[in-house]
Amino acid sequence: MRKVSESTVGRLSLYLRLLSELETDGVQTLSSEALAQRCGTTAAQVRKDLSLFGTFGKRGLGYSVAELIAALRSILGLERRWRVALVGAGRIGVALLGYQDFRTQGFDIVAVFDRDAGKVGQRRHGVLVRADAELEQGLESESIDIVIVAVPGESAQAVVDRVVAAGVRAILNFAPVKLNVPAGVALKNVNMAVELEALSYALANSGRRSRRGATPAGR
Amino acid sequence: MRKVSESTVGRLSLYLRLLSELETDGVQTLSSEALAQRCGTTAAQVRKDLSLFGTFGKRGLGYSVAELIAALRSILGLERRWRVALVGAGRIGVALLGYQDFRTQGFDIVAVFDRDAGKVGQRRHGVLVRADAELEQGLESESIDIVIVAVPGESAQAVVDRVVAAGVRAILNFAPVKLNVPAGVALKNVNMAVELEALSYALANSGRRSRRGATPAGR
DNA sequence: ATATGTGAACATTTTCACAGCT
DNA sequence: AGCTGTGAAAATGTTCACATAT
Repeated sequence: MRKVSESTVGRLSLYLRLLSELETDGVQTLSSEALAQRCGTTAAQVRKDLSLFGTFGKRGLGYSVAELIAALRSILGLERRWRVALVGAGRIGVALLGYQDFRTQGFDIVAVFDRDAGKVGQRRHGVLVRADAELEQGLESESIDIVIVAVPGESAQAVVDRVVAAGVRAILNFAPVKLNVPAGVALKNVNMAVELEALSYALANSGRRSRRGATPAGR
Repeated sequence: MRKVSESTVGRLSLYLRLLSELETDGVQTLSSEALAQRCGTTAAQVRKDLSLFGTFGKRGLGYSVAELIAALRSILGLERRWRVALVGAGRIGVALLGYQDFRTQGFDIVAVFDRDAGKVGQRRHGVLVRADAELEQGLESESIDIVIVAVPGESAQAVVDRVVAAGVRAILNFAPVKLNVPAGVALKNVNMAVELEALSYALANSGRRSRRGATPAGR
């Protein structure tokens, strides 16, 4: 199993979410075409994406919703739960903490760190805020798999360096800066400013537009 | 000027942010190589991206930081300010409201709408929360350019339909669902669950990995 | 009859490499 | 001498189209 692009992985997430909804609605079976339409892609794309990991459909019939969900969860590593730490208990950080959806998907925020002595020792959405100085020790003792960085841009690289040195291999960054991590560490960025600026670009350049349609339908 | 990919626009945002920092530090001039390194891309990529819009550098010398900033701001449509409305004053919505960074970049959240009667009439970070029923009227009277959707997944498509019908042509979606918009409307998604699942995938599949390095350095 | 899985065609994006300014 | 701007090449990602299975 090689050659899996980031866009494929992103789509798998989308497929999974869709399928979970359909399962709730009692749908049992589904074609690549039906799934594609609901995810804003093409049937061929769906089949290609899935074919990278095995063969999950039945010819002439389509995919079993339940089986495909199981397969996707396995591919995405969602059969286990992941232990997540949040660094930075500011506005965004706390909002994420309260975002119950993460928990539902298998991600438990079990530790929070902040530099502000006024917050340390308090609880946010039930989780104890620990001192920044306890970061390395806490990551270790809580067996953290993934760190969410929600500190101001200036502090982000320093936090990441410490987190990586402590052995964490997956980081989700909300700070609006480019972070450097060594090979072997997975880094994903959520940069709202970039998305807003893409909208600004689209608005400023509407009229004769660039690519095919005019709808950069995003993912 | 044709054929500008989403990834190019994303990188332009990054370049701009970097350049702004450098300008503050007093840097006057810079090569494509230097910019590339700080943005995690290549010099050729930087030059290609910029060349789609004109010629901004001086051969043998590099780019003037100030001039390139001006050019990028113009390209991205950031020479004006944009009027933004937030729909959904829940946790994420309010966190975004408080996120001063948007304002700095030229995006003013000037209206907030929520369905919860308990919130209507109150203020959040100084902005009055309006009733959901006033949505169309408010978008119009406040001359809203961009709408941020921060409502639960179930309500998101309905909100988008109303917003589009009201003439808004740019939407930033935080709800974890796939939204449909007609051609001519720009839609960007911020989906934290997708990013977390990409990390889960990376962790679950470390060892012999797919692509080149192991660092899907994200953007 | 229907819908998958996939090699081959196509399209897009990235990288290379170098001519041409300064 | 140094660094941009850009065609051409390489790599990557998407779509087509069809043989194959139920």
